[in-house]
Amino acid sequence: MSADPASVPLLSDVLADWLRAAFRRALPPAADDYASIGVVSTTNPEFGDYQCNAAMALAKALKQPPRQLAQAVLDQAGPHPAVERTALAGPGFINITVRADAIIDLAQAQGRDAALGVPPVGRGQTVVLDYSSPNVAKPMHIGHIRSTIIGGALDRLHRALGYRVVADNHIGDWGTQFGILIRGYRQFVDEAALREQPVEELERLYVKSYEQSQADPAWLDACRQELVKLQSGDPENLRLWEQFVQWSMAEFERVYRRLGVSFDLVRGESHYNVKLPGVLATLEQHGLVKESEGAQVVFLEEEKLPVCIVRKRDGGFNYATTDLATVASRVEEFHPAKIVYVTDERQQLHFRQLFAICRRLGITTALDHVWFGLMRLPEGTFSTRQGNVIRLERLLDEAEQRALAIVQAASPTMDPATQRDVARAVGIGAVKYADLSQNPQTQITFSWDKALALDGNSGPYLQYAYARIASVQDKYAERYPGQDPGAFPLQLTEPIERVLALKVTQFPEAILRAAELYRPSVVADYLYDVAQTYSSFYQNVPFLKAPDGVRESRVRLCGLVARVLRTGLDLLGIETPDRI
RNA sequence: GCGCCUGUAGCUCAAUUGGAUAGAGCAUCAGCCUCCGAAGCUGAGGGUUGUGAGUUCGAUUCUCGCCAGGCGCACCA
Repeated sequence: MSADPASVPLLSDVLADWLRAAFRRALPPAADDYASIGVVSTTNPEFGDYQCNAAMALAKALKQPPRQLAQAVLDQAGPHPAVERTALAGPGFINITVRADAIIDLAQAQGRDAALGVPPVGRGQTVVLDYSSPNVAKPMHIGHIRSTIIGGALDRLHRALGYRVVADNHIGDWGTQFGILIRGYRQFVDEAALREQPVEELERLYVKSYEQSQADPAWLDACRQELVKLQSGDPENLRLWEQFVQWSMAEFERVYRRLGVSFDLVRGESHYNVKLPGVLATLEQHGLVKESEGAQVVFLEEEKLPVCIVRKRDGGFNYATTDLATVASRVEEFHPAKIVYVTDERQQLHFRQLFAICRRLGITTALDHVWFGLMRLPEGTFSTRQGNVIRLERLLDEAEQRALAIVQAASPTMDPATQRDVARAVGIGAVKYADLSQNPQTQITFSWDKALALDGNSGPYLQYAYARIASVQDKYAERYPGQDPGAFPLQLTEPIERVLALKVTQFPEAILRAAELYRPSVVADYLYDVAQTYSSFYQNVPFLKAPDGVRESRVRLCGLVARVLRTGLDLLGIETPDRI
């Protein structure tokens, strides 16, 4: 077993290096040294396996005919051990067909590598990943799932690439809502309901108190009083607050366990309270703070951004200040290469302001905001006050229930405990995949049927493909006891085997690209493509019944596909049971 | 009013960041289980990529205008 993943090169890198060298020989020196020259998979199999489009782009800059330029590059390229043939096509495409034994060598090397060829590009670097971050005293509803699921996937992807990830759940446990909540608690609490479902009761209290505060100025004032008491350390209000946080955390933990998400840190906003005056002082030292309409603000005219309030007129701090304190604290404690926030689209402006201020403070850590579109219902956005929220736990229950019905129908002989276990993995997998398989930056209109899809491009489709392979491997072991297909060479006799093996070797590229773009959907798309190709292979090419040697090669290829599916789905946080 | 985002098959989404004939799933229709798992496979129909211009060898992708929708824009987070 090779322990060094660097021993498995990426085919696209190898080919790009080869052509880049040829470009350098064929063309005058360029400022960027042709660093951007790369190859991509062809759009159509008739063009070969990879294509390079750089000649046409460069032709424009160099004022040469693109075909002539591409030809010059090909003349300079010479033969390459991995390349079967090249072709010049169209206005200047360079098409590359890879040698089958190069694919075989790569796939076999990948199979020997524990990381399946995924390079540890993040080794030695730390990433702080801020995701999920729900608010205390509100049940998690389906609007919260995206940050949690997408963030969780980005977390795993970065770890797979060798980054040290600090997953930080920045709980919303502080702020003006607690005045409203405490006042509501004192007046309206239903102790029985609180014992039964504490978070739902807290939400009810908040909504009721909020409504009253809108109608009744005296009530609003009373809420403010409670907040002031809390912030000044009143023991009774602090005790209540701590209790609210505890109840909420218990509910969050329950959901996280079901979703298979865990954090390295759970630090609420309250954690940074003591640092807020220091943040303001630092801003003042940098001459960034001005007074405006009674508040302390930072003007961001150079960045063409609206003014950012860092201290309210009443002397209280707000979220911008808290987030600044959080950045400073994370930089100091973890020395991260980057800090990444996963939130919904509504916070874009806030983070642009935050990052601008950080830059003015001389913070050089890369700061990225990964935003995703809001989850909506067909009739509009969610609103606690409209009472149209769908609780996350209900979604997960429903998912498992629907999956169970199908498992029971499809596998009646499976024992009930296993059926439930499989239904859990399939149901949760379906929900996660429905979210992860699409570009985060589109808004999702929630529908039960879509979130819980069990066929077509869905989580269960991938799980099914995996389970079929597991079954094939079992059958093989039964019929050929003690024989290891991995000891036989891969051979790519059918065209679809070649396609499948090539796709398998592209697994690392999908992981790299997904992490770089912060888009788990790249992995989902890739895996679906692999599973589709596999299913076609499975249906149309016999393998247990194939001749000696060919059979072993095919079972071995099945094994590689299985590892790609299992590893890839694991990175998306989706389980792969052997039987579904 | 200003800013950010979105508009692709009846529906839900892709399209390797400017590449070749725009691809999948769902739905519809037609086939495939005495054969390795039919949650599957094979095939068919379905498109003026919101719209009008521009940039160039080449535009779903870039620029500008317009139309439609979403979100945000001073003391909530």
